[in-house]
Amino acid sequence: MSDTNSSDTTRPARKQQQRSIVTQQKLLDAAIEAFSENGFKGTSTRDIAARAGVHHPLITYHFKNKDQLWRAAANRIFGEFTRSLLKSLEENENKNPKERMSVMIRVYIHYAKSQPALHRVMVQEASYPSPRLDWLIDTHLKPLFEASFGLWEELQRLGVAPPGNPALLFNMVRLSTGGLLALGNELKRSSNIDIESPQTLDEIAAMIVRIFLPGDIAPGSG
Amino acid sequence: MSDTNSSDTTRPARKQQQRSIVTQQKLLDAAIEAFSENGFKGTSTRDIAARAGVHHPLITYHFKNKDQLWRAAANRIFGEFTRSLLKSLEENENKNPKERMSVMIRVYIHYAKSQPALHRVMVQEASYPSPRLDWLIDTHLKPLFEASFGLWEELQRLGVAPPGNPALLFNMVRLSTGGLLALGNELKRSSNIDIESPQTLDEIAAMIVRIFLPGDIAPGSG
DNA sequence: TTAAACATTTCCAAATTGGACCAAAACACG
DNA sequence: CGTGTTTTGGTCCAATTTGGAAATGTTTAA
Repeated sequence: MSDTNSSDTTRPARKQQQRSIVTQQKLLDAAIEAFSENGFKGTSTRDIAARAGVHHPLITYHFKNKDQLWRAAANRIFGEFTRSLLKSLEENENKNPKERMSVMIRVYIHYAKSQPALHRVMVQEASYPSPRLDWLIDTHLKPLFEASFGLWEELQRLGVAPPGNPALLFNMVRLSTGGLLALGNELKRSSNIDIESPQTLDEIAAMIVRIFLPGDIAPGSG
Repeated sequence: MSDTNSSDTTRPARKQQQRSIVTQQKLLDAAIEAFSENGFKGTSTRDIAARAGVHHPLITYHFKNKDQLWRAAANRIFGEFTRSLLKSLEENENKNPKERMSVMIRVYIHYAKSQPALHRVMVQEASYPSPRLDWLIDTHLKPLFEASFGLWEELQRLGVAPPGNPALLFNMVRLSTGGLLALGNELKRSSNIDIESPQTLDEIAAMIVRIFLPGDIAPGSG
């Protein structure tokens, strides 16, 4: 399902109206928020509609049902996320591997800050097997991960990243970063960490790089 | 609220029956599972009773209401967790700081493996402010965290742990470890990581230590 | 203008919610 | 043993929530 809900075989006689796009965006934003807070089962379509400030039958109209709405919402956050990562990779093709990964880490931190639902939804969905989890892994996670493993392996070969299973390494980075930004409410009170402050974000980025990419790169290896 | 539901001012005339204890344990186990999967709002007491194989009015009888049941369940997982950490600290008083922390990390991994709900519930509850989150932080998290910060600071002074905000450091370890073991369902399919295998757990422990405690300790510093 | 796209309103039947109630059963304790 | 308390089983309830259908308006593209 794409954002436009054009699942029919026949193309529409008229193009989609602007207000319809706005409604769908509002519903998607609300769905992301609600699903990340209460999980799939714990979220009602009426709650989503209320958060979006929209009448609940519009969900049926635009997304057919709760499951399709969930997928559209997942497409939105993971699509944006993947796009911003790929863009950062393109823009730094010429840099050396350590710099490329450092930029990716910074991009990840900023995306996770603006969209902590990314991490929350993963933890939610991974807590028990479901067709949604399988779909999420196949559609969004695997492609993204397989693109990253290579860079981590290269960084290990260069002695920049610590040795060990690169998949574990990658997931540790992913989980500590995503976790820090998903647990903002807790960290402020439990550890006096304020993820709202830009300095904190910089500090997190610097520490992740220092810890997970401790080695220096030989000149001319880019 | 303790497990025994003895919240009255007068002590009970008779001791609690064995079957009652069993029922409470079954309900607590089921509650932990259900709450960690679907969150507080997304879980019904009937679902918990069904998972426990128990008639749902027994929840009212033993725990008064859903909120008290949640707290009793949280007390159970966090109590066990804290006890196992403190025990490991006691048993290694004589060892040097790096070894003490390494043992704690291993204990954490094994607890998180046996009780992944610990991490899931935190992510769940931290997704929006609630009296439960405040209670959880004050009752269980803060004491535990404050006990750990000191050791991390010492490890940084000794040059064993990387520099930077020790609270951030500590939380990164906590989140990457807890996250890996809470996302078992996902990691198997997305990254070919099998957290069921004991070797994987050993590998995780070794990597966490290598990454977060890269320095060596001077002889005689214990 | 007019038909399609979109939104509002109302309605429904079914299921689920947390919890009250009381009689029966199991048990601790004298 | 018997006895009174604890625990459980079974039933009931009133309120709310659920996803969705249907009919009626309103806006907009062409």
